[in-house]
Amino acid sequence: MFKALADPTRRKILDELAERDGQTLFEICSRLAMKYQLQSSRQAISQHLDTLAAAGLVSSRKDGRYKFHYLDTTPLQRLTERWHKEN
Amino acid sequence: MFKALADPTRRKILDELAERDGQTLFEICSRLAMKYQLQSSRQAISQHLDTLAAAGLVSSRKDGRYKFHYLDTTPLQRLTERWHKEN
DNA sequence: ATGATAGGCAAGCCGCCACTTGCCTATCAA
DNA sequence: TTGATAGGCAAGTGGCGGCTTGCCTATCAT
Repeated sequence: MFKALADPTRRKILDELAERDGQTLFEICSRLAMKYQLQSSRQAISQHLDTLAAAGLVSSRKDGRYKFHYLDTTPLQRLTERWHKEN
Repeated sequence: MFKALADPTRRKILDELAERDGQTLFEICSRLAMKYQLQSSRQAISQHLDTLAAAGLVSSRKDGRYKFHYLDTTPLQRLTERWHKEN
């Protein structure tokens, strides 16, 4: 999961899903292009979504020809607890 | 900072400093070798510490020929707040 | 003074990762 | 049914990151 968070484009995808959950691949692509002027290809974003899904940060639901992506922040909870100082 | 957390060896270094703060480079090397059987060279750990310092996760204090390294978890606080769901 | 200890600097190698490219399948509207 | 839309699969490429290698400086003990 740490490696999933290491890429700035993937973090922007999480930002986008945090702002508006349940977007499709094309929605994410166009909104990233709008906001951040990054012209990442559809395949690039798709692969990023695969990585985020493998990390458990994004889940998806398929409906017809659309596939909606949802943010899941529960893996981030454990992240904070790891290096807490005991003092 | 995310890239600093992406490497498993660097995360083990943070684990080590969380358990015993203020270690020198050689202490970290030997203890990592002990616990995790990873025979990373001194230079490798040194470069990892540089990365962690650049991310603001580790600070250091020099005293004589020793250089002590300290964990700083404050950058991790902001990490959690980023993708909280507002519902 | 000399060796041992603790660490730094810089160049080179290599594998992985992000991205592209090309083509394919599936669903929906006309 | 045909074209457009939404997405998937897989191979190839280039650059960056982790690590090594070699050599150097600084501090301390004897």
